Amino acid sequence: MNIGEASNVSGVSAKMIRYYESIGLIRPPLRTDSNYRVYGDDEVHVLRFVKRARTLGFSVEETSTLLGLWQDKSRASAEVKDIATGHITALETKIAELQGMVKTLKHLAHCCGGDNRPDCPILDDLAGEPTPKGH
Amino acid sequence: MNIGEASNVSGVSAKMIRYYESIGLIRPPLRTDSNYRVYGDDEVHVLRFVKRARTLGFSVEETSTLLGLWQDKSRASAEVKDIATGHITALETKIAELQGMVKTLKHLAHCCGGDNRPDCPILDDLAGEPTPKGH
DNA sequence: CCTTGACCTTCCCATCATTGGAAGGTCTAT
DNA sequence: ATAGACCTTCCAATGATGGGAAGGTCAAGG
Repeated sequence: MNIGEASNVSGVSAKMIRYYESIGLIRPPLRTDSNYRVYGDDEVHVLRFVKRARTLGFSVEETSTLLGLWQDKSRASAEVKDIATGHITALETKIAELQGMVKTLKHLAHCCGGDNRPDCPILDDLAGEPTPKGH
Repeated sequence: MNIGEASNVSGVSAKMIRYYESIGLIRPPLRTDSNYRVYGDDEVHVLRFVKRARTLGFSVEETSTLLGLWQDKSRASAEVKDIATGHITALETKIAELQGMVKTLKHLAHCCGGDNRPDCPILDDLAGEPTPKGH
C-alpha cells in the first residue's frame, strides 16, 4: 500500500511517516519503480506501535527505545518497566505543576469581580502587588 | 541598569529579555552611547509581570494582552477574568489528558512483572495486542 | 597605559514534533 | 489526452528557549 493508505490505517500522518523515517525511528520501506513508498502489514504494525506510544506521551526518543525492545525477542521486561515508570513520574510532576497554576489562577479569578470596574486582583497579582484578603 | 542586572532582579534571562523586545512584547529600552540597553524600575516591573504570567502558564500572546490591559487604566476586569478562566479550562483539559496517560501507564506497569522474562504487557499494549486480565 | 575579565552587542543555529506549501512526477479513470 | 488525486523532495514556520561565535565596552589593578 502507498503512504496515504498506511497513514489512514495507522493514524500517523504521511508527513510524520516520512519524518520518522528521516530521523531513523522507522526503517525506510521498499519503493516502487516510480519511487513510491510501499508499506505492508508489518510496517503498519510498527506505525501503530509508534502512534500508541506517542499518544501515551512517550517522546520519540523513548519510543525508539521501546520499539527496539519490542523487536528484540530476548529483551527483559525490566527495562521497559523502568522507562514506563520514569515516564509516569515525569507526567505526575508535570500534572502537579499545572495543578499549582490552576489553583493560583482559580484563587485570583475568584477574587476578581469580572465586572466593568478597572479593579482587577488578577492583574494586581501579576504586577506583584500582594492580593489582600487571602480568602 | 544593564540587561544583566535587570535579568537578575526580574528573573527573566537576558536572552529572553532581548527576545521579548524583538517580538514586540516589551518596548525597546533606552540605550547608552555605547549601545547598551538601560532599564529602570518601570521596565523591571514589566519584566516581573511577564515573568509571573509566564510562570502561571500564560502564553506570550496572552501575556501580551494581559500586559496591555494592565497598562490600560480604564480597562474592565471582565476581559482579564475571561482570559484567566479560559486559561484555567485549557490547563484542566491538559491535566485530564495527562492523567489519562498516567492511568493507562500505571495499569500497564502494574501488569508488568519488570523481571528478566521477555514477557511484557506494556509492549504488548503498545503493539496493539489486548492486555488480558484487565485487573 | 595596558591588560584582564566580565559584561554587552548582533547574528545564526539547535531544540521538539508537527504542519504547510511549492514544484514537480505518477497513477487512474474518463 | 486530460483531470485530479496521489506521490516525491525540499524548505520554512511554529513557540519558547538555550548555545555560541565574533566583536565592542567597561572597570579594576599592575
